[in-house]
Amino acid sequence: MIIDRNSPIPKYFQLQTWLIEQIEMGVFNANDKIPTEQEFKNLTGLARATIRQAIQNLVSMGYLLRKRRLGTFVIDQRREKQHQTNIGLMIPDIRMGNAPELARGVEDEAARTQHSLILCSTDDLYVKADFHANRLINSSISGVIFIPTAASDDKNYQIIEKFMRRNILVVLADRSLPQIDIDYVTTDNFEGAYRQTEYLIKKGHTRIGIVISTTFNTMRLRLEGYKKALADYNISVNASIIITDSLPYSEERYMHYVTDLLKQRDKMTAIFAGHDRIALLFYSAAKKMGLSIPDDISIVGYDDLPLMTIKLTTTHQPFYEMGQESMRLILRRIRGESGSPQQIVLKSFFVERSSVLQVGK
Amino acid sequence: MIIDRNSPIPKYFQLQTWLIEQIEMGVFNANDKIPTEQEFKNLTGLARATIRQAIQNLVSMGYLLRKRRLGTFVIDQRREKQHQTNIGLMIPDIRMGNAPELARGVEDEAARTQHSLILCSTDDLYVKADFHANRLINSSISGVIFIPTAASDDKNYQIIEKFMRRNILVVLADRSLPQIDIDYVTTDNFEGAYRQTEYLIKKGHTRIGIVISTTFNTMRLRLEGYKKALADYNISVNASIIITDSLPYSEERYMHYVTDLLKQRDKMTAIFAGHDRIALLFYSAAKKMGLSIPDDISIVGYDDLPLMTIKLTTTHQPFYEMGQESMRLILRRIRGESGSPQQIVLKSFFVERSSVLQVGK
DNA sequence: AATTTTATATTGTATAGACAAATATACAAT
DNA sequence: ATTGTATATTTGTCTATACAATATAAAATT
Repeated sequence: MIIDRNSPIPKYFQLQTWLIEQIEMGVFNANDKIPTEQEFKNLTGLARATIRQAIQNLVSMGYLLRKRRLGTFVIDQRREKQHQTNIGLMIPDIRMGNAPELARGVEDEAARTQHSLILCSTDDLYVKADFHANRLINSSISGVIFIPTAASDDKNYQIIEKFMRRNILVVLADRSLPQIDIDYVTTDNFEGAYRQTEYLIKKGHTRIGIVISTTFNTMRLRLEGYKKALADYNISVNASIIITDSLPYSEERYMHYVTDLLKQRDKMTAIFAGHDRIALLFYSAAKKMGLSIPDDISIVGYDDLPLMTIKLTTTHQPFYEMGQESMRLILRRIRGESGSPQQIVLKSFFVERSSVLQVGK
Repeated sequence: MIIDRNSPIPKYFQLQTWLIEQIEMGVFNANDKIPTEQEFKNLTGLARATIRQAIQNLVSMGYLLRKRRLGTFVIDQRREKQHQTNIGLMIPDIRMGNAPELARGVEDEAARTQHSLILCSTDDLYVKADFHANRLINSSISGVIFIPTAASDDKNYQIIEKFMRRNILVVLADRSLPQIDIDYVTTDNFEGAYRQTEYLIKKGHTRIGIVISTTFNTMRLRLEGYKKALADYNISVNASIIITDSLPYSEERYMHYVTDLLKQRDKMTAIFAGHDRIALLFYSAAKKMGLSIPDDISIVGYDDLPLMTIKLTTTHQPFYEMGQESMRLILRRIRGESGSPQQIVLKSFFVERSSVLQVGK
């Protein structure tokens, strides 16, 4: 029985709740015709006005659509969801590195499909990410592109779950997380680093230092690529010229590493800088120490920041495309494409400029 | 009489329309109590259920609030608007120059007050700005921070009017427009350029070239500042070393200007580059021509892009603060602060590095 | 002075019934 | 083949009535 006549809960409300349940449980599906008022009258014994009250409420709540003479129909909620046109982008800092490239990729792809991009900078902090997540949830977004913060994996999972519990689609960009099966888009950091190290080896370098952070798996993969290339060419790894750091990047700290490494430059002929900003520190430090790049030491970077005046050999990561692909992935999910989580790995490409010297031969 | 009993328009609908009119005309103001159902019954002669139907509709439309025993009240629409928490930012390109700084300033200020920032890149084109404007209007924003495009003033007015017609607040940032009295935030481009030119003069330079675009009034003001400084120090202006261009910036075209000017370097000892990107072109071109900065020629830029390795003397514009101030201005307007349009001019500051040589003496 | 009760105004819930409007369908007329 | 007409069905509009729930204010009680 639908209606409990002894309950203190209003009858129209009982009927209304029952109807929502049926719709959400899929008993009444999208576009199904629900019983007519007369049928409900026979079914529940309520007055027609009471039944109308319940149905009217659901109409103004967006569950139902009434058509004269034809009946009352369930509205396709999924289709309605498509009309939510906001997408969140949670990025460490829009001012940092290639963040603007990525944001623009997302934005262009979003605009093409009439979606708006809400920008949130997390500063790589869990608290800020959580704060923004709550705000985004309130402004009813249909999906979010999330670049995990520098906080623990657990904290990042918490953020992701918060969205998922509310049926907000999540795509990770750039950085992925272990032990979570979710859509993500990244670049081939391992391959890129391998290719770049191989290039140094082919240029005659065998003693190659590296300075890299291990905060994110993207960075760890670069380190792995570097090690694998050395191993494949039977070059033994010298732990004293591998400098890693698990803390978030800071210019001062890395300036120390860079200077230290340059002081031991008899140990090596080339250096793999974990990213272009570290490479730039090498340029600054080298200048101070009266060294020339590439004559005294060869440097490669990673990221391909737009540096204009410095001819740094590096690997270009397609951040604009990463933004595009992330957005496209979300759009496919919004359109209802199901299937197991997708991992999209974009090709980066090596950019040879003039920061590496041919040695030997 | 409120209700026309002979009209084919439903009576509940007549009452409903009448009520909306009264509210919008201010007969019933925010928080006013409207007549009770009983009073309406006496007033209109309709059945209570009919009156209820009209009122109920207005409740679900967000006009009215009912309180048991107390009556029915008009909802404060302005207050409701405050709960619209989206702000648009229409910027030429998030990847360009200091756009990320500005965006972050807006974002931080927005987040503090629980507002979300919707990012729109216009590429300085009217069509894209119009496209985004339409989208923003649909996603019901309460305000927009607009950086006028490179299109004609008229076209920019059209965009602004589109927002204003819909009671969406508009604040211009960085660039202002002539003949329109509207809130805007900018920096002291005239003063900044004057200060910088004065610095060159005090360093002993009298023959000072300039390469600058005249697309935006910010740039024109810099040109004015430069001219005023020369005039104040009784230095006659040499038109052949003033290169202006009214088209949007393009690297190739400006590379030509830069190279041309360097070829005539016997005519001058210093150059004012309209912005840092132009200054960088001077570095590139000088390198190619075997010239050294500042030994062969002194350069000053404008903007203070984060260049890391190049020690360019320039003027720093507080873009982050510009974003903050723009957002604060919108917030004050949202909160209902009226009064004539405000023009906020932020102080920029001169940054002396080492791209200028002392000459003479 | 503080607390409890009571009265009362107002919206909330519910029923019963009547007629109107719209529209899909079938059928008839042209 | 098109147009018009009738019919049944379903939602839409409207009236009349009754009692419930609730919050305020006034009154009564402690």
